[in-house]
Amino acid sequence: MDIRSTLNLPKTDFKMKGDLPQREPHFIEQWEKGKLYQKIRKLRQGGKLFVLHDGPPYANGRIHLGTALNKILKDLVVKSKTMMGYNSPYLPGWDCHGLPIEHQVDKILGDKKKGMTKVEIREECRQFGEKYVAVQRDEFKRLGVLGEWEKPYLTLHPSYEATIVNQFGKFLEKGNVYRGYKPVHWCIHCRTALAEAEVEYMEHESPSIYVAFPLKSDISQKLPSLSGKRLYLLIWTTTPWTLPANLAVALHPALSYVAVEVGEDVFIVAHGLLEETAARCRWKDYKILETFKGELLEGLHCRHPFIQRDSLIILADHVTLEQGTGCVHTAPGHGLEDFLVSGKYGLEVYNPVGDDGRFIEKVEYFAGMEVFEANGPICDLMERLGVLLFRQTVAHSYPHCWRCKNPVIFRATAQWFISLETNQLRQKTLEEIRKANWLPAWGEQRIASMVASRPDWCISRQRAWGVPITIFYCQKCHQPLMDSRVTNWAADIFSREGSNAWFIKEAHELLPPGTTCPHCGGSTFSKEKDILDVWFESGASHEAVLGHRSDLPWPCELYLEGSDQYRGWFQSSLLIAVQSRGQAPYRTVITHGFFVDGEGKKMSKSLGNYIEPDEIIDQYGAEILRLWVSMMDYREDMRISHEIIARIAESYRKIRNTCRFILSNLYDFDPQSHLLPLEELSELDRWALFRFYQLTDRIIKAYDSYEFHTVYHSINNFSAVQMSSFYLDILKDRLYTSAPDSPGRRSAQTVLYLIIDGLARLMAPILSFTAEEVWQFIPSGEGKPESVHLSAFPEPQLERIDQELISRWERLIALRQEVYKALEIARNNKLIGHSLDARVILSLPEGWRGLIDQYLKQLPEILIVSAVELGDGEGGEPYHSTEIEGLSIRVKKAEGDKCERCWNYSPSVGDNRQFPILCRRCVSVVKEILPHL
RNA sequence: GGGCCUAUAGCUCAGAUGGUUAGAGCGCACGCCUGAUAAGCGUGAGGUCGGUAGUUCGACUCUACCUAGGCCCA
Repeated sequence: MDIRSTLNLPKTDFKMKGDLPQREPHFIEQWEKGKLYQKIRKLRQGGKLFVLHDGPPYANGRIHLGTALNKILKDLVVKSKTMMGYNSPYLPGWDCHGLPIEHQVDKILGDKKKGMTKVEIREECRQFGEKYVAVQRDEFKRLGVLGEWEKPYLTLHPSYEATIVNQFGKFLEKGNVYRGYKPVHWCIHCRTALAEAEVEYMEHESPSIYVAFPLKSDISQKLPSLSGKRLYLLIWTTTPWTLPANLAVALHPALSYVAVEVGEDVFIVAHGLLEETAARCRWKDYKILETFKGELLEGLHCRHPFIQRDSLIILADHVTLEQGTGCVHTAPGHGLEDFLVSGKYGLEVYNPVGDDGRFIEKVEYFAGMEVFEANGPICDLMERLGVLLFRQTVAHSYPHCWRCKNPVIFRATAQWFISLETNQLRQKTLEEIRKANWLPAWGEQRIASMVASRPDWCISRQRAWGVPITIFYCQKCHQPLMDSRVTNWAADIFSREGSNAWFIKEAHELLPPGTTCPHCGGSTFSKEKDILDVWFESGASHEAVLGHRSDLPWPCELYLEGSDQYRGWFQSSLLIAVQSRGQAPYRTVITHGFFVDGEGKKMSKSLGNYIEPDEIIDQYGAEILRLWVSMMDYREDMRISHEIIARIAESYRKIRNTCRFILSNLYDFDPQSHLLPLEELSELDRWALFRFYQLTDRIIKAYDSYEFHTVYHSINNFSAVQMSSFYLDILKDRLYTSAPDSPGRRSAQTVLYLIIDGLARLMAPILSFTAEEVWQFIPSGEGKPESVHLSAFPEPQLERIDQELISRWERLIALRQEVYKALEIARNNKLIGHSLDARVILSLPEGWRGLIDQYLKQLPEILIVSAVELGDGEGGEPYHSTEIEGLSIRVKKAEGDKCERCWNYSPSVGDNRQFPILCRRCVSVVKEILPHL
C-alpha cells in the first residue's frame, strides 16, 4: 500500500515563484479588457465620496522613482478607500505647458527655431508633451495604478485653457493684477529674458572694486563721537555697471560695524571684514573710532558716488561676511535680493539699461554705452572723483546664456504680478490654511510661514509655450486693458479653439466687438506677449477638474504630493481657490518625502547611485516597488538601494509562500458546503481566526490613517509569526493525516479559507497583482466577485473575539518557546533531529498547573513533539527556563516506533497486525478512508 | 546663510504623558527537516538609541549646541 496516497498532502497550481515581471502585464491586460476600473465605479456608485485630486506630473520625460512613488501612494489611498466602501474615483492629469518642455524642444530644434513662428514652435511643444503623456500613462499603468487613463485631464486641453483664463479673470476683476518690474536674467545678445534653467555658470572676469559712498545724514545724534567727521560707507562690487542704478546700501541688522579713521576720512565697514578691507585699500594707520550694530544706521542717507542722488541705508539679512565690506551696494533693478529687500523700503525698481544692454538716455556720462564696456569708464570716473579705493580683476563663476554663451545681465523688466495684499488675499489664504488638515502636522506651519513671507506672485513668463496673459494694450494711449469681460471673451474662444487662437488671431478678433479703451476711447489694441507662469495653470486644476461631475465635487478630500509642493502646487492651488471661492480646494493635504539612496543621500545620475523604476520593475516586478512604497514611512525621506530592494523581494516571497501554503491546503475545500460555524471550530483554529480579526482591525485602522507601513509590517509579522512558524506548522499534522472530511480538518480549512480570503482583500491595495492572483485560487464562496479589487475589506468582528482564549494561548506559546530552547539543546547533543523525535517532560511552577492540565492532551500537537508528560523525570540536569520561573524541561527520545504515516513516535506502532507500520490513530484513519481493506 | 524636517540593531519599523536587563520582522551565523523543498522549522549573535553639554533621583524619550542628510528659499 502506498501510504502517501492516504495523506492529504498540499496541492496547488499557485506558483511558488512570483515571476512578477512576466505575470503582471497579464493582469493589467485582464483588468483593462474586463473594464475593471469601470466596474469598480459602478459598484461604488452611490457610496460616500472620497476624492483624491491628482496633482499633474510634468510631461517632459519618462517617470522616475519619485513620480512612481507618488502615483503608487495615491493608488494605495484610492484602493484602500474603495475597499472601505467609499466611491473613490481617480482622474489622473498632466501638466503639459511650460519651460521644461519648451527648453527641450529648443534643444531639438536648434537653429531651425529662428525661422519658425510661435504657432509652429507651440505645435512642436504640443507634440512633445503629448508624446510623454502617452509614455507616462503606460508607465503608470504598468505600476498597477487604476484610474481613468482613457480620459485624463491635460492642461493643454482647450477647456482647461479656458478655465485658466477664467481664473486669471477673477484676479483681474478684483484688482489683484498689476504691472510691475522685477529683475530677470537677460541676454543682451539674444535680447531675451532667460529662466534660471537657461543660464549656465562659467568662469568670467569682472572688475572687483571698493567704492566709498559719502554719508549725507547727520549722525551726531546716534554716534556723537563721529560728529563732524568725513564719513563714508564702503561697498564692494564686481559689477560697476550696476552703480548707475544704485539706490541703497544694505547692512546686516545684527552684524557689528566699525567706523575707522584713515587720515582725514572715516570709513564704515563690517568689523569682521576690516582687516581684509584695510589690506586691500592699503590703510597703513587706521583707528577704530566706534563699533555699532548695522541696525543703528537704518534710514540714513548716503550720496551716490557720482550721480546727484541719495542712496538709502537699509537693512537686509542677505548681507554676509563672506567677502566685501559688509556694506552692500543695492540696485533693485539689477539683483533679485536687492529687488526683494527694496520692496520693504518702497524703493523704485530702477532699470536704466535697455533691451540692447545699453544705458538709456538719462544716464549721466554713460548714456548709450553697453554695460560691460561701461565698467572701465565708470571705474575711471570714480577714480578721478577719489571714491574708488581699490580696483582689481577677478575670475569668478558668472551666469552665461545657454544658447549664445555670452555673459548675461540681471535687469528689471515689466512683469505682471498678483498682489497678495489686495482684498486681503494673503490674510484669507492663511485662514484657509488653518482650516485644512495637514499631514504631517508640521506642514501647516511650513506652508503658513511661506505664504506669510512670500512676495507678490510674478505670473509673467517671456515664453511661447503656455497660456497667454489675456491683456490688451491700447495702441493710442498704451494703457493696458484689464477687464474680466475681455478675459472671459478670450476664454470662450480658447474653449473652442485652444489658446493657439491668441497667437493666430489679431487683437480685434479676440476682443468683444466694439471694445474701446476706457482711458482714451481708443479702439485698436495689441496683445500682451507674456504667458502665464505654469504654476498658475496647474494651480487652476481644481477648477478645471472638480465641480463639473457629480462624483468629482469641489472641494475635494485630499491632495497628496511631495513636500516640495508646499511652495508649488499646494500654494498656487490655494491662492487661486481662495481668490475665486474664498476657500481651500482640499480638506486634507498629505506630503511625502523624497527618495534618497541607501545612505540617505540625494540620488543623481552623475553620482552613480541612481535607480530607475524600470530596473526594479524588469528585475523584480512593479509589485516589489509597490511593497517598497508601503514599507517605508513616506513622511520622511525614503531610502532605496539594491540591498533594500533585495530585502523587500525576500519578504515578498515569505508572504507569497504563506498564501501558497494556505491555498495548497484548500484544494478539496468548498466553502459552500464545508464551512463550519465558529462554535464548531477547534480552539486553536479559533485562536487563529481571532488573531486574524485583530489583524484586520489593525490594518483597516492603518489604512484609514494612511499609515501604509503599518499595514506592511502587520501583514509581514502575521504571515511569518502567527501563521507560518506557529499555526500552519502545527496544522500540517491535522491537515495531512486526518480523514479528508473529518471535523478537525474541515475546522482548520474553514479558518484557512477565511484567513486567505480576508488576507487577499487586506493586501490588495498594496500587493494588487499578487492579491488578484491569490484571489483566483481561492475556492469560490458565496458571491465572490471576479476581482479582488471589486471586493471589500473583511469585517474585523472584534465582538466575536474571546479574549480569555487568546490569553490562554499566549501562555501556551510562551511555554512552546521555552520547550524549543530545550529541544535545541537536545538537538545539538544529537539526541533528536526533528522535534517529533522527542518526548518532553515538564516540571511546572505552581501557576501553570491548571492551564497545562487543561491542555495536556493537546500539547504534543502544539509543541509538535511525540509525547508530553508532567513530572520531574530522571537523569541529568533539565533545562531551566529563564523566561518562566520554576519551569524545567527534560527532553527524551520518544518511546515506541515512528509511524510511517504521521511520523509521530508511538508505542502503538506495530499493535495492528494489518498495518504494523502505523500508529493507532493512523490505523483508524486509514480504515475510514479505505473501508474495503 | 534662512525656514521646515529627519537621525533607534546590516535593512525596514515599534518604542503614550521621562522610570526595571531598548522590542519586532527580515537578513546574517549555526543547526534541524526533506510530506510548503530555489520551501519549512529552531537556536543564536547583532543597537546604549547621530555627537556633546545640560535639566532630573533617573532620558532613546525634555533643553541647547554640534554633526550628517533631505525639501524649499537665498
